[in-house]
Amino acid sequence: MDVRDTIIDAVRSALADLGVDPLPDVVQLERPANPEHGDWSTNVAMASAKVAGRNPRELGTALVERLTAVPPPHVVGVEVAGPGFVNFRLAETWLHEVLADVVAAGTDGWGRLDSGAGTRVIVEFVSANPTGPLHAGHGRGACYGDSVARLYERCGYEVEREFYVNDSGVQMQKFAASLAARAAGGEVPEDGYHGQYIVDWAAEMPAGVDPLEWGYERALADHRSVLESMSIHFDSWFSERSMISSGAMDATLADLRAAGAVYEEGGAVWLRSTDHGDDKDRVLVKSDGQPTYLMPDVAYHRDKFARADRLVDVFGADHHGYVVRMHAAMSVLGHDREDLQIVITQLVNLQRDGREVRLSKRTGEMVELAYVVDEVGADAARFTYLLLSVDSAQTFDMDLVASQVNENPVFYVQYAHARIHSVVDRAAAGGSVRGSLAEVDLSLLTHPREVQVMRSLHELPDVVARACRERAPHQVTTWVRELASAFHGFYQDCRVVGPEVDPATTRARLWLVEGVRIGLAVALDLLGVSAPTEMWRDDGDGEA
RNA sequence: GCCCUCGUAGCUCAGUCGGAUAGAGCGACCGCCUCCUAAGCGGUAGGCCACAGGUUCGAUUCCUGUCGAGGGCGCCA
Repeated sequence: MDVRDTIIDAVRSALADLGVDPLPDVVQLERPANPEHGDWSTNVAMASAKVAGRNPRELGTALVERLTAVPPPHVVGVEVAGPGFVNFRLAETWLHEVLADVVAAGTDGWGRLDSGAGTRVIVEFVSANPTGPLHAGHGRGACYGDSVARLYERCGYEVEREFYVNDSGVQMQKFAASLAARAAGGEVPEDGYHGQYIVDWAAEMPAGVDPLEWGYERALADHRSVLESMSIHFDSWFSERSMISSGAMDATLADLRAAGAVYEEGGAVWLRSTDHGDDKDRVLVKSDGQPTYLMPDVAYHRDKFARADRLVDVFGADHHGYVVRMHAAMSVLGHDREDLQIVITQLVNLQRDGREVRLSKRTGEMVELAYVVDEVGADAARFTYLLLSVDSAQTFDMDLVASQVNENPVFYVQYAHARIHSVVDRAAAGGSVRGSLAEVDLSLLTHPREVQVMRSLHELPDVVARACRERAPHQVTTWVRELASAFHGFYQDCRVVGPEVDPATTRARLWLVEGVRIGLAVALDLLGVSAPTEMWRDDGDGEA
């Protein structure tokens, strides 16, 4: 049982003893920013003051008396402070227990949760049109979606990664026409695609093939290959065409009609989305009998709900208008709003050679994702894409990510992992092994640097839980940078192996190092970034 | 005009269901390798949390409004 739970239980029963009724639903226990405020702190005296009919300080004082009389395990001090906070100071023994838990759980178990309990979730992301290569902007959604999927898996969900292939629209026709025009040596139509890749692909295209089908395969091959190079693997590529042939759209329309959410006007079929917060109703089938883009998308989401309990859609900022109408449609079909999570990732502004590059397939200038990965490496690309909250626009500076290693946090974190392997190897070479956990004396770990490392390790399960709940993998990025920082500090001040280090201390520190290795490995895996066992700086002088 | 996101240190950004003295990296300045990888560590300087109200014991956080930045608003996809 985690210390936090034992403290919360103790607070609860103390409140009950003091006649507080009803007891608060939750007893908040948080880590104070200021070390003087102890290891843990609760605001329960302030929160329950009204119910208890006494002032917060007084209630806090009463709690302190109770808790001091019978302190929970590891607790060595309880004080009331400020407006009524109750602060707990713990002996370092609790962190030694945490470390033992970490290494016992290992990379497979530490920070693994079962909150998902087998709930099936489909994470849909990227879903770029098969009309050209993925560009740098797609990279963000790709890394984000995959990392969210990894978080869900870590939390016990049954996850499917899905790419929706928009393979039956007008855009495909334009793409094919552009390819055909180029292949025939002519100019691309005004409303076609003008990127350099059209020229390149047209040159590749064999004579006599259907440009639409050939271009389609060519684009998909590009998508697959660059995604694979970033360790992003989709479980399914869902074709829009397949829905047309399966009759899914007719069935969906029938369901919407049965729910009374559809009407006809001006020869078109409308969805009454205004009943669900939209500012205007939306056309599902045009007056010429053709479906709008919304129609297959609704049918697609209906199909996904037949296969999963919960959906996550990851879209770029330019699709945010889509959110309300899709929620409206799913609501008509009887799904809870909570079960469809639509995440909008803000734009990526790519910077190269000190200037901004617009990311638009139609205007022609674009930077392919494959180029970015080639230039900066898959690890640096992924880590950089996952550095920020997707709610913030991101400026991705290619030159910075590729060359200025000092400023690049991915190396800082990976270097910590490499250093660990170096230490362990060095220890083994000198005959030092950490031995069995049962025989090691972890209570030797009392240096402030060691304590900081253990505190950081303790946070991982909370970080995973929150990052998953909020679909915010950047919180993992933030945490792993902190763990790396704690480790580098420890490494600086606490020598692990050497003649001047007591063997028992070496053993304890080797276990601490193992704990850090586990933390780094788990977090980097959630981010899809590799954990190298060695890294050597390239000074450019040929010497390693 | 309406909708979405953002506004925190010189720059790039974190900031837990609302908590106590708001953090990190980079940049600037000053230090630390005879020693497990210096892609490292320590220190100094740097803040009206855009602005104005509201909610309350308490607001960077929640609500309203204003200003500013980016994106989106079609029987296009």
